[in-house]
Amino acid sequence: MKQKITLKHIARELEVSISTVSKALKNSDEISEDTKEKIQAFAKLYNYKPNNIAVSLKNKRTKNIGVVIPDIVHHFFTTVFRGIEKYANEQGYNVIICVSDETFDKEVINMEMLNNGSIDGFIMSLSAETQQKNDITHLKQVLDQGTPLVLFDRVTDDLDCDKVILNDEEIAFEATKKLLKEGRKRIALATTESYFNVSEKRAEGYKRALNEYGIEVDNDLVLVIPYDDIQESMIDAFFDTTDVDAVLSVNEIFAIQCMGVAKKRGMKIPKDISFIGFTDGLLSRYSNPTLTVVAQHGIQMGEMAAKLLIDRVEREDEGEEEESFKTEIVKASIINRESTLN
Amino acid sequence: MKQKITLKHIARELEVSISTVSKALKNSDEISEDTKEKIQAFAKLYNYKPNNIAVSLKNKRTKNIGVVIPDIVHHFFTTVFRGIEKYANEQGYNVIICVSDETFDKEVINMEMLNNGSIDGFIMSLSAETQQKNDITHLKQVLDQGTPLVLFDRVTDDLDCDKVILNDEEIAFEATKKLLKEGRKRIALATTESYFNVSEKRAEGYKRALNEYGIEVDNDLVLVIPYDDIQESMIDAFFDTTDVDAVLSVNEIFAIQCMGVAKKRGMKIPKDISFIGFTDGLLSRYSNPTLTVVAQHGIQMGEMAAKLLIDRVEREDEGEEEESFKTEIVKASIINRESTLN
DNA sequence: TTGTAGGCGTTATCAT
DNA sequence: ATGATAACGCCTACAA
Repeated sequence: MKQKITLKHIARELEVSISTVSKALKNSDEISEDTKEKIQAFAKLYNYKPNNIAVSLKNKRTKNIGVVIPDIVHHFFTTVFRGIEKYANEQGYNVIICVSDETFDKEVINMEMLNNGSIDGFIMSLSAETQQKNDITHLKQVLDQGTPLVLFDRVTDDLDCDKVILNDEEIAFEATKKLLKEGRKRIALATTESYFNVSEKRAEGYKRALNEYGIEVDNDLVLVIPYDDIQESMIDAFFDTTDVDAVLSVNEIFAIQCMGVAKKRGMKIPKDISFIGFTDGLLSRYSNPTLTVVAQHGIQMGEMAAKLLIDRVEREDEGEEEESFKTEIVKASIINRESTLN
Repeated sequence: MKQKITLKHIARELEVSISTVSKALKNSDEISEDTKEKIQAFAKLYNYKPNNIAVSLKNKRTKNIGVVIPDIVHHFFTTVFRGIEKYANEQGYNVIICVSDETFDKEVINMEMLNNGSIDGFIMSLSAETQQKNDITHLKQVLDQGTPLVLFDRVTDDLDCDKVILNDEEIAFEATKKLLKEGRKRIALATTESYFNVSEKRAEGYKRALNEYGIEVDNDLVLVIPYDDIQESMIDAFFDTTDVDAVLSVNEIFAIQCMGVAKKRGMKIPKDISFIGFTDGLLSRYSNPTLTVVAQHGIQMGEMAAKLLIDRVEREDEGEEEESFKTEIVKASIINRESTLN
C-alpha cells in the first residue's frame, strides 16, 4: 500500500525546501524555471494532490455543503438534492447529506455533527416533527455561530435566513381554477396535517379559487390523511359520505390512492371526476390514467438553494459586507395528463 | 456573528496553557479537579466543540465516507443509500455523496475530488458507461493509494475488493420458476443492454429455469430495451410479433410499461399474462394491477456495505493485519401481488 | 531564487 | 499539576 505523497516527501526527495515545492507547484515566478520543471515533473509522476483537510484547516473553508432533509427515499427531495449536488459540484463543492427521518432529534444531532468545521453551510428542509413542535433553536444556534443556512420548501417564517420556496398558494389557486373551469363543483382537497407549512399554503390557494368562483368552502370536502399511515378504507369512507367530482391533492401518493378508490367505485376518470396532484414523480407518469400534476421543478429549487448558499459563503470569504436575506420563489407549473379534462 | 471558540481562546481567557485545556476537557487525571471544573464549565458555557477538521488532520481519519452512485433519483440506489447513511451515522460517520450520472468521466472526477483526504473510504456502484467501457483504472488507483473501497450491486469481477451483491442469478431462477409453475410457456425477458452485470446474471437465472423445465431458450422472447429511452412503440411491436404469456423484467419501469401495453392490447392480467419485475418501488405498489416483484432489500445492502467499509477502515486504524476481501450476498425475496397467479 | 518561520486547531510526548 | 514543544500538511510573509 503506497501511502499518499506530501509536499514534505517531494522536498526531501528533491533536496529543496517545502516552501519551494509549494511555490513551484503553484507556478510561482519566484522559482526558477529549472526547479519548477523538476518539481512539477516529480509531482506529476507521483500523482501529488494537495490534502483537502490540510487546505481546509488553513483556509477555514471546507468546500463542503451540509444538506439535511427529512427523507431520501422520496421523489421531491431527491430531485432537489440532485439540483444541489449539480450546482455544488460545478462550483467545486462536495455535499454531505444527513437524513432527519422526519424527527426533531435526528435533525438536531445531524446538524451538531456537521457544524464543527465539517461544512461551510447548510441547506435544509424542516422535518415534520420540527414543524409540529415549531422549535428552531438549533437553527438559530447555527446561524448565531456564523454558519450560513438556506431553507427550502419546508421553511419557517420565524427564522431570518435565505429561503427557496415554491409559489404554493398561487399554483394551488391555478390548479383549483383549472378544475373549476372544467365545471367541477365539488372539489375535494386531500391534504396532510396542518402543521406542514406547504400544505397550509396550498389550502389557502384552493380556498381563494373557490371564493373567486363564489363557492363556499365546505370543510367536509377537506380530507386529512396521516402522513405516514395511509389507509385506503379512510378514503373509501370519505367517498361514501361525500359527493365529489374532483380532487386536488397536496402530494402524489394521496392522489394516486384516491384515484384507485374512485376507480374501484366505478367512477370514470376524468368523465365523472378529475384529479390533480402535487409532485411530478414516476407514479403520476405511469399511473392509469396518468395524473395531471403540479411540477415543482425540484432541480431548479436545488440549484437555487445551492447558489444562494455558495454565494453567501464566498461573499463572506471576500470579506464583503453581508447581503440581506433573500427568499427566492420557484414557479411551479401544471402538467396536463389524462386525469383531467383538457 | 460570534465566531467559533477554540482551545486557544479558552486558554487565554482562563490564563492556562492550551494543553491544560485540552487535557481538562478530556477529563485527564493529570489535571486537578479544580481547574478541570473551571475549564469544563467555561467550555460548556461557550459551547466549545473540537474542530473536526483539525482532529481529522491530526488523526488522518475524517470519519467521512464517500458514496458514488450512478443516479439518485432512483428508488433502488436511494434505498441502499438510506442503509449506508443509517449505519454510518450510528458509527459516527458522515456520508458525502456524489452522482456519476451514469458517466465514466463524472465517476472519475468525483472520486479524484474525494480521494485527497476528504474521506476514509468509498462505497460505490459502477456507472453504465464504466461497465460498458470496462475501464476501472480509477478504482485500481484508489485501492492502490490505500483507500478502502466497497462495491455494491453493479460490481466487476476484475477488481479485488469488498463487495455486496444480490443473489441475482438465483432469484431470477426462482422468479422464472414461479412463472413456469403457473403454467406459463412463453416467458419473455425484458432487459437492458448486456453490459450490465446484474442484467446478465438475471438472464442466466432465467435461462437456467427454462432449461430445468426442458424449455428451449427462444431469443425472440428477449426484449432489450434501451436504458434511457423507453419507447412504448417498441414494446408494442414486440407484442405484435411475439407470442407471450408472461414477462420477467430486470427492473420496475420496464415491467410497468409492458403491463400498460398488454392492457391496451386487451390482455387480462394475470389471466392471460403474468408479470414480475425487479425492484420493490412505489410504482409496483400503486400500479393497477399491483406488480409482483423481486425485493432487493436495499437498506440491508447499504448497511452491509457500510459495515464492510467501516470495519476495514477501523481495522486499519488499529494497525491490525488486513483481512482478505469479502463478497457478501444479500438474498432477494419475491413479493406476491396481483400481476401473477398465486 | 530559495529557505525559514509561524500558524490553522488539536493532541501527545516530554519537561518542569 | 501544568506547560512547552512538536507534529498532522499546507500556505505565505518575510529573510537570506
